Amino acid sequence: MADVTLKKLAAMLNLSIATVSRALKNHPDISEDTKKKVKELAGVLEYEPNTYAVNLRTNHSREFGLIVPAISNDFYQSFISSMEEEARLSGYSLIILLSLDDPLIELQNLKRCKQNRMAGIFVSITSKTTNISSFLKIDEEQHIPVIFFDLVPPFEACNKVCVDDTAAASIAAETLILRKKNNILAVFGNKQLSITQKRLQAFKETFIKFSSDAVVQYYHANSTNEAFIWFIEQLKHTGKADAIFCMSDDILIGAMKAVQTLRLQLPEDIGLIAISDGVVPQFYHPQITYIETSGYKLAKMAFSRMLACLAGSTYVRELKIEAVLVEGGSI
Amino acid sequence: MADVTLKKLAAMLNLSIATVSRALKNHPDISEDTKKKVKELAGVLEYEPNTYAVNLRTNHSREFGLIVPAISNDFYQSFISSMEEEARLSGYSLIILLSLDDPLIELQNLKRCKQNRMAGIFVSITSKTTNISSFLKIDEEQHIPVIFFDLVPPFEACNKVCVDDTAAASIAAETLILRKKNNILAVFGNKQLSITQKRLQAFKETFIKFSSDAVVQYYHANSTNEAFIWFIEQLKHTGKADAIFCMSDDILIGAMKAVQTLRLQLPEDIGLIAISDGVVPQFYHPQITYIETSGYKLAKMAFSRMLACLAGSTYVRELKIEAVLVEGGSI
DNA sequence: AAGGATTTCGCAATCGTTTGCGAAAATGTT
DNA sequence: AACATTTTCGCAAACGATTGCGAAATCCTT
Repeated sequence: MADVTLKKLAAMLNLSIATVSRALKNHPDISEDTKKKVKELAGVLEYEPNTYAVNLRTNHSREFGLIVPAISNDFYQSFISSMEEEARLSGYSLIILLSLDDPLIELQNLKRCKQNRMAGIFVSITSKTTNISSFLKIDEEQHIPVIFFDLVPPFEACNKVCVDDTAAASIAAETLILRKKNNILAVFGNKQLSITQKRLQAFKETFIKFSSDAVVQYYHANSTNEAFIWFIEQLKHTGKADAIFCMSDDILIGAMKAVQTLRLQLPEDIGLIAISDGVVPQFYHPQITYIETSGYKLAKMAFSRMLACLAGSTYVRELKIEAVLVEGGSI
Repeated sequence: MADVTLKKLAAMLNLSIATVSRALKNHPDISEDTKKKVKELAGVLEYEPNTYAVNLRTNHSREFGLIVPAISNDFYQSFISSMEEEARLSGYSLIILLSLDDPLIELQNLKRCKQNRMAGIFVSITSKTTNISSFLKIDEEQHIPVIFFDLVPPFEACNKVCVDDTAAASIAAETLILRKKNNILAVFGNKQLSITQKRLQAFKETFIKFSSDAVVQYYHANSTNEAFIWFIEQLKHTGKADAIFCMSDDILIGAMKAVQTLRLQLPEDIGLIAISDGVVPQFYHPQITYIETSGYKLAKMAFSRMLACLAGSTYVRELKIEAVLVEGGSI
């Protein structure tokens, strides 16, 4: 069956294109009688409006752009899955664009979003993105809402949705203090990221606040392997560490590999607590105790914020989802 | 800056829209002189063609649809990352659509691909998809190439790109036989999937072929947790199993959790070999020995097959990527 | 029955681009 | 100088849908 257009339907029904168009969208001007006829024929012929024509005419699409550094971790996966579902249910599509943690590609992707007149853009910036003016420009000049999530720029006034990094790190620190851990290996991610800075600061402050006399060794690892190597080094010689804190899944995986390599048992030989989306902690026995940063919830929140923006909300907001402790048996 | 259109450029240059359009795409009819002028102004004003107008006119887009059951495993992740890169470099976008392993959603997504006049469609079908006629119909009637990958329909004549399941399972079995394993726990995935059937068959046949007298216990698990529970049950009481085979990452994770729970050591207490994309095996110590099924390579192959189809190749082909053994220390 | 009010529909312009075809201008040929 | 060729460009019709506005057609008043 060749493409069915309004024109063809109109010709077959001896109606004008305008009438057919209106009938299909229940315009009050059209009588119930002709509405029924039109819809019937449209149904039989499986008429589907040409998206391009609609978009050209209305000058906007039903697509959201989603720019992320990668999809290789469970947080993004749950975020994307959840977001995709929300979008689908609202009649939108999700265009996922990977920046591969490269600001240049990120910019290319942004340009593509602009070219395609996306209805809105969700973006988790790369670790090297320093200038977000192009994002803000699109928001203001093209009136395409831009919502930053997870990895958000630190200072600028813009719509942000992220996990409560401060609370998450504080909870982790409090838990460690409550469990009377005195010698802690705390590993954080890329120093450039504001997410890292926030977590590190909150973690440190919590220890100061409770004037804990615990010894904490801090380290920054940019990959699973970096974390693994450092943990091996720390755990091999000195047996004094009694707890590990991992800021992310990547680091957690490295930590656990080191633990296995040295044949340590959790929680007897050493305790472990992490910040995670919750998938990786289930890979191990005992299950890892972690503070949840739900991509699922974040997606819901980001999406509803997007809808609000599309509905006309102009002021910017910085939303946070709460952090909760999920007890495993690792500490 | 409001939207720049051909019309505006034409007005500013005292040229016709047609000339401006042609100048921008180096049409031989246009003199070098005016070409230069046009391009210069277009550059300054940051003219960008309206995608919708172009697509409406030409009746096709520069987008590929990618329909997958989920993105929650490393295979899809590497596949998608790789595919996204290929697409970007060729000036295409990738629209990722999740079917959540639901044939109904899968159909909705397919419809959306059709509506959006996608240039082509990549699809990895759900475990419950029995009827692929709508896919074939789109391929034939709308002339949108459909390429099945990874989870492909078993019999139909269509373009398929998948890993060499038979070879992968055979290699696994051969390795087990060479290592003189005599009591093997072999866990496979969803019985409905042709990928499962192929791997199971090849696995069994290899054991028969080498007339190994090993005892193999087969099981089908539909999730990590199902695998975990079964492994616990098998390994707890009887200590006789000397090797484990896992058909996929999901199962591997369940197996390793069971191994950890029972505090078994690899490879001393028990050997383990899996089929995997290669990410999960690195999570553990010792690293898991696995037969690689590279999403990366698969994406490259699927993409070039797509380009061939777009270039006019009509006959269907069934492509395979080879399976290679990657030695870890788990067996 | 005649006028006004209401329902029901079509005309035509518009979105921004592409492209076949023909016309004007420039150039070449004798 | 007259004609044939080539270069350079514009006209206008698409692509398929949306929508303001006006015109028939139907209905309701008194």
